[in-house]
Amino acid sequence: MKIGALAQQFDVTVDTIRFYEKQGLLATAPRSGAGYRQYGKADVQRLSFILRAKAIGFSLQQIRELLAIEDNKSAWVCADVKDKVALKIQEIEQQRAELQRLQQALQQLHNACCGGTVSANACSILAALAQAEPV
Amino acid sequence: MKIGALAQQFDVTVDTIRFYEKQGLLATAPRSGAGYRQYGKADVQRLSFILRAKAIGFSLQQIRELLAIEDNKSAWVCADVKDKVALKIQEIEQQRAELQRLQQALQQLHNACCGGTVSANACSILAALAQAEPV
DNA sequence: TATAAGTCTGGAGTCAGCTCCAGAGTCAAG
DNA sequence: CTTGACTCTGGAGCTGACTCCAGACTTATA
Repeated sequence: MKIGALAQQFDVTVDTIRFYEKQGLLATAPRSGAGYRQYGKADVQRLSFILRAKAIGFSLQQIRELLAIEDNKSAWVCADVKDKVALKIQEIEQQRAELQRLQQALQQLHNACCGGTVSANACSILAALAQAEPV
Repeated sequence: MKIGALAQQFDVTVDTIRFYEKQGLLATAPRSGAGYRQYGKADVQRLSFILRAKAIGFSLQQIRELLAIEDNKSAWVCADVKDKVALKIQEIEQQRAELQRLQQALQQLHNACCGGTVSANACSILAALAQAEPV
């Protein structure tokens, strides 16, 4: 299987695959006589792993760590993996809390504004932003 | 008021202020005899505007647009400003929804994993990630 | 007066995660 | 046999929002 076929199977570009190889996420693929990368079942599975992990929010660095476990499963225990997931959940919870904070602040501004066709000279939103005290 | 004082007042670096000037968010400051930037009340207010907007999630590009309104208020109406805020709220709601999706997926993995001190060989999380079908 | 702290410039570097490029070689279809 | 699609490499470029640098100058402090 050549790089293009693998890319197509997962709907990524060949550049992405080569990039993952450079990053050490995918193994250095063996080459055909002409120097083309050749992929097999294991590579399909590994790319799948990477993309699934990415799809649920893991960064490439975090995926690298998960792969390190995957590559040497017997040296790790379930709790190790579960902890990584828990940590990620925490990370995302924090991001959600931050976004909620932003949204609430925006909603306040939004509620306070008349939103009419009156000149923005007296717009409460602009007034709130222009307060000269440090945030 | 020199750049350092302004920076200190808002707890940003002088580099950030110069960066905002380069980006056209802050006006080109008038210079002292020695070539030092000199800031006044209006600059304090403008930097405040920028940082407040940033603190509630606006990007520099979006802030540029808000400042364009602020700089020519009478050419705009309240609805224009309110719309920009509404759009930003939408944007953030989308991000929140995406994060929720991620968190749910992670939580499922987390719940399914025994989390014990048993070897990761049979870890359900790793198994789920390694499924070889395209995501 | 000497030293430290602040300011100036233009431009390069940082992070993540790709994306694109030229120029050369390889392979499949008609 | 030719055309077009595919692959290779190393390296540059992209986004956003800074951050850092050298080397020169200015100002404040002791």
